[in-house]
Amino acid sequence: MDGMVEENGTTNTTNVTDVLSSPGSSSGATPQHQVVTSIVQLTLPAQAPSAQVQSVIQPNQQSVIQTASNIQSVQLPKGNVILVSKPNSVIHTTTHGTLQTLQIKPEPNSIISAQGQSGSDDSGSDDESPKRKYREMLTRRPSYRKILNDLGGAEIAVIPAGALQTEGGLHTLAVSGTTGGGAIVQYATGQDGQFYVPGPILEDQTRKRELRLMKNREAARECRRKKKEYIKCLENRVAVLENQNKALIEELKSLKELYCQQKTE
DNA sequence: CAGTCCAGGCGTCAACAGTC
DNA sequence: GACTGTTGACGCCTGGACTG
Repeated sequence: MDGMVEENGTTNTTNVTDVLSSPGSSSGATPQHQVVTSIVQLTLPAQAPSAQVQSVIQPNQQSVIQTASNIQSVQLPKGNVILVSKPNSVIHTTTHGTLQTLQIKPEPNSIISAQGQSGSDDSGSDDESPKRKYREMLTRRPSYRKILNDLGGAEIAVIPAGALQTEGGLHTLAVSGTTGGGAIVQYATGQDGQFYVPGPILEDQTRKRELRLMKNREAARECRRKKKEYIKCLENRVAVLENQNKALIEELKSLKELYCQQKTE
């Protein structure tokens, strides 16, 4: 998860709840054809009355996030994440199209839990497609996310000491135990407790994602080209072997005839 | 001619393997 | 353990063939 979060100042004893979206939500869509939405909730830590906010994130598209109490909406750049705002605000984050729910609580022994969430996604029903199920059964072991979903959610991990570091006003939280990958969450807090994601970081993440997509696009093209080449190669080989087989059958046939002929003489 | 079907191609995601 | 490349799977689009 390459998300970012906001928080209002409390640091080292922060609890985070990380909820993942269903995997089907983003699979296979080209940005211009399908909109994938994510819902993110954040409970702010501290004494401040915890506030929850929901936002809708559309990967690869400009997204708008609004606080629960309606007030602000923030335009998000393509690709990543997030948001900010007042005590009643919130957050965001998405990993390559999947969504995350982050929850921060002020208890001492930090706990991160993760669980699947699919209700927010209008394309999530794809997961129920018999075709997809059949294929997964045939060719793939279940993903860790699916396993988590099947278990009803939750994976608990303790944030190790030092996972949250602050430098120059920028907080970096290493979050693990979610999809097997983990994530680095970076955010900053302004005066009056508002959170924000520094522009350069956002730009950097967006740039990295686009670079990765571009490389993968080209890799996919090359992969298909090689696959076609390989298949053509196999087809040629089949043709050659069929000819050889035919020739050998003919040879055998004529030898048999010759043998019978000599035998009768 | 409009509607349907099908094959082929593309972009993306996710899993996995290899490398450093 | 993080990164990167490869590739299976999926959904979508497009163009051509077929049909009523």
